Amino acid sequence: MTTYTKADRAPLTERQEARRRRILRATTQLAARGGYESVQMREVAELSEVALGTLYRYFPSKVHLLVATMYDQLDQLHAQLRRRPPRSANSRERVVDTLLRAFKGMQREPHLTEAMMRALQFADRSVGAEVDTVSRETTTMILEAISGDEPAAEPTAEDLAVIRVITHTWHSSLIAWLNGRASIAQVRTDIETVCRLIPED
Amino acid sequence: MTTYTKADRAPLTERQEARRRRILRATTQLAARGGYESVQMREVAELSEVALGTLYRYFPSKVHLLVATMYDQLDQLHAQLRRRPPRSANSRERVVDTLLRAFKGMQREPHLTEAMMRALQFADRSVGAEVDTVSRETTTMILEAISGDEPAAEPTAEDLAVIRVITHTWHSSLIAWLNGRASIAQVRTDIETVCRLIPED
DNA sequence: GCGTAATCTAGAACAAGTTTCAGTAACTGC
DNA sequence: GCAGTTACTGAAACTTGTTCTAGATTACGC
Repeated sequence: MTTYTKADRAPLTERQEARRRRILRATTQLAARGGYESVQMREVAELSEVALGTLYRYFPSKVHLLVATMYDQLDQLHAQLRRRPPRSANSRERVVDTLLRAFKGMQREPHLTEAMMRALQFADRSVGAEVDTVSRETTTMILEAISGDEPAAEPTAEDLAVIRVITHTWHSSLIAWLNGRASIAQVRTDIETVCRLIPED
Repeated sequence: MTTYTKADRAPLTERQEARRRRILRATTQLAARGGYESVQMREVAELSEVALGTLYRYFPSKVHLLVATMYDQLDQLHAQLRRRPPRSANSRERVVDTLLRAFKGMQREPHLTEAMMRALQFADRSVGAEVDTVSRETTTMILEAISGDEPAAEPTAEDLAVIRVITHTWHSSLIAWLNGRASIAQVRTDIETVCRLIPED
C-alpha cells in the first residue's frame, strides 16, 4: 500500500510553501466571492502579497491556478471522505452517496465551484498534467467508494471506462447546474442514472 | 408533427442575413485553421468585412459566436443524418453509430471542433439560451436515432435523463480527446459504455 | 561571512476581448 | 420621395490576462 503524499513538485523552501498557500487561499477567497471572473490575477497577487510576476512563476496561467485550487479542494474532500466513508451496502449506492455528498459541499460555495469547474473544462493541452492529476484523484475517490472496506482490487479496463463516464457526467452536469440550465434534482437524477453502469454486487 | 425551422431570430433583411453568413463562415474558417485562440474578434470582423462593432451587435461575445457556429455545424450534421440515417437493428446501436459518425466528422476538423467545444463548455449563464438551443438539437438527433423509422414516441423523463448523460459524456470525452488526454479508442469506448444505459429493444 | 545564482518586487508594456462614440448609410412609415 | 429612426463603419479607449525589465532580496555552496 502506497502512502498518499502531496502531488510531487519541485521542493520549496518554507517561505515559498507559505507563498504558495497564500496564493491558493487568496484564490479560493476571491473565487468564493464572485466566481471565475472575480479571480483576477492582479487581485490574487495583491491579496496574497506577492508580485504579479511571482504569481506567474508559481502558476503559469489563471487556468493553472484554478485547477491547482481544485486539486486542493478535492484533497480536502477526499480526506473528509476517508474519515467518514459512505456506509451503504453496495458499491453503486456508495458512489452515488459520495458524489451527492460532494455536490452538497459544492452547493455551499457555488461561486468557488463555478470558478474551478469552468477552469477545468476550459483547460487546454498546456494544463494537461495538472488536469490529469485532478482526474486521477477523482478516479481514486470513486474507486475507493466502489471497493468500500474491501481490499480494493486492481480496476479493470471496464471499471476505468465506467469511472470515466461517471466523471464526465459529474462535471458536465455540475456545470449545467451552475449555469442555471439544470436543477438540483436533475443533477441528482443524472448521477443516479450514470451510476447504473456500475455492476451490482 | 412540427417542421424543423431555423432557430427563431429577429427577422433580418437580406443584407443582414448575408452579413451573418459571412461572419459565421469567417469564424469557421479561422477556427478550422487554428482553433479557439485563432478566432480573434478583430480578424473575424476583417475577414467577414464587417466593423468590429457590428460583429458585436450580431454576436455579443466570442463565446456566443462560437456557440452559434456550433449550432450551424450541428444543423448540417443533422441534415446529413436525415439523408442517410444509421441502419442498425436496435436503438442502442443506432445511437452509437450516430455519435461515432459525428466523431469521425469532427476528426476531420479537429481545430474547428476544439474551438466550438471549448466555447460550449466555457459558456456561462449569459449564453444560456444559445447553449440550450444546441442542447435541444443534440437531444433531437439522439432521439431520432433511438426511434429509427418508428413514429418517434414522446420521450419519457427517463429517456431524457439517459440522453442528458450521453450528451455529457459525449462532450467531455471529445474535449479530453482534443486535449490529448484521451485516445480515439477511449472516446469510442466511452460512447459505447454510456450507451449501455439505453434499454435494449 | 562572501560571492554567486536563483528568486522576488514594482511597474511598464503588450495582447485580445469588449465598449464607446462620432459620423455615415440603409431601412421604414407616411 | 422625405423625415426619422435604426444599423453600420472606423477608430480609439478600456479591461484583464500575460510578458518583460531593472533592480533588490534571498538562498546556497564554500
